[in-house]
Amino acid sequence: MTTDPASAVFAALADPTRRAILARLATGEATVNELAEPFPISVQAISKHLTVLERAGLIVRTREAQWRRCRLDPAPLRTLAEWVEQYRRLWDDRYDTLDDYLRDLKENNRGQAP
Amino acid sequence: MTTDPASAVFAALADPTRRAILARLATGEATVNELAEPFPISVQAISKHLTVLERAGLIVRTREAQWRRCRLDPAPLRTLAEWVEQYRRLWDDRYDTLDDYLRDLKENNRGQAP
DNA sequence: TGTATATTCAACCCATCGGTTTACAAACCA
DNA sequence: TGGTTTGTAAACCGATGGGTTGAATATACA
Repeated sequence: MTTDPASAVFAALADPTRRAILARLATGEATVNELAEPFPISVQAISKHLTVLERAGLIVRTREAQWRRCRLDPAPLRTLAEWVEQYRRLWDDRYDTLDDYLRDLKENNRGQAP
Repeated sequence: MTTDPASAVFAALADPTRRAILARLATGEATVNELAEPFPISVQAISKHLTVLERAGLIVRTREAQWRRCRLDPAPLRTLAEWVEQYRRLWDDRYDTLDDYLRDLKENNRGQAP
């Protein structure tokens, strides 16, 4: 249950419904019902998704009368971006020499067959 | 089973063992036993993890005598970085207002399917 | 007061996940 | 040939995940 933060963030993002919720929240805050409206699943299921996102730190829920207003917290996305940056050189500076490039081209057989 | 590519990548990264395997592969290719050595779980479990990574497109396994050599394929990480970039404005200070953000998003037309 | 609205809690169902153990396949080695 | 090494396949198990329905809670409103 005490999963590390990185795993929690990745797991939260591994569901298309939750990613859609985040995309919606990127355009501004919303209540649970507003978030649930476009989806063909129950409001309870959306509420569960929001709990997952909240535990991953990706959203913040604030109480306001009988509504819970949700807003995106981009901090975990920033650290995620930094994590991915670790691997940047593997696709950026991947080819140190022309030989590397040619060898890779040959191995992967990317050239069009004549 | 027919999960979308983004979900497969995020789900693959949601496990610390698999992220450790990727980190190891970032330093160079390795066989299954070499990858399994540091972990306190069975080689079979590692083999399963590799299957998950392979299905997500994060690694490539090539046959070589009785060994399976694994190497990292950074392509999904690049698209993941692009996905995260969508949200950069939310933590960047270069956007003064939400309007700025939305206008930029629209102009660059980065909207990916969730 | 009572009722409608918004949201969560709780119990349940079934599929998937991460791990195990056992068995199997393929390639090398003697 | 037989044995060893390397890796996967298969069957199983307990835990988790995403969904449901039904009940509970909290706030606004008449």
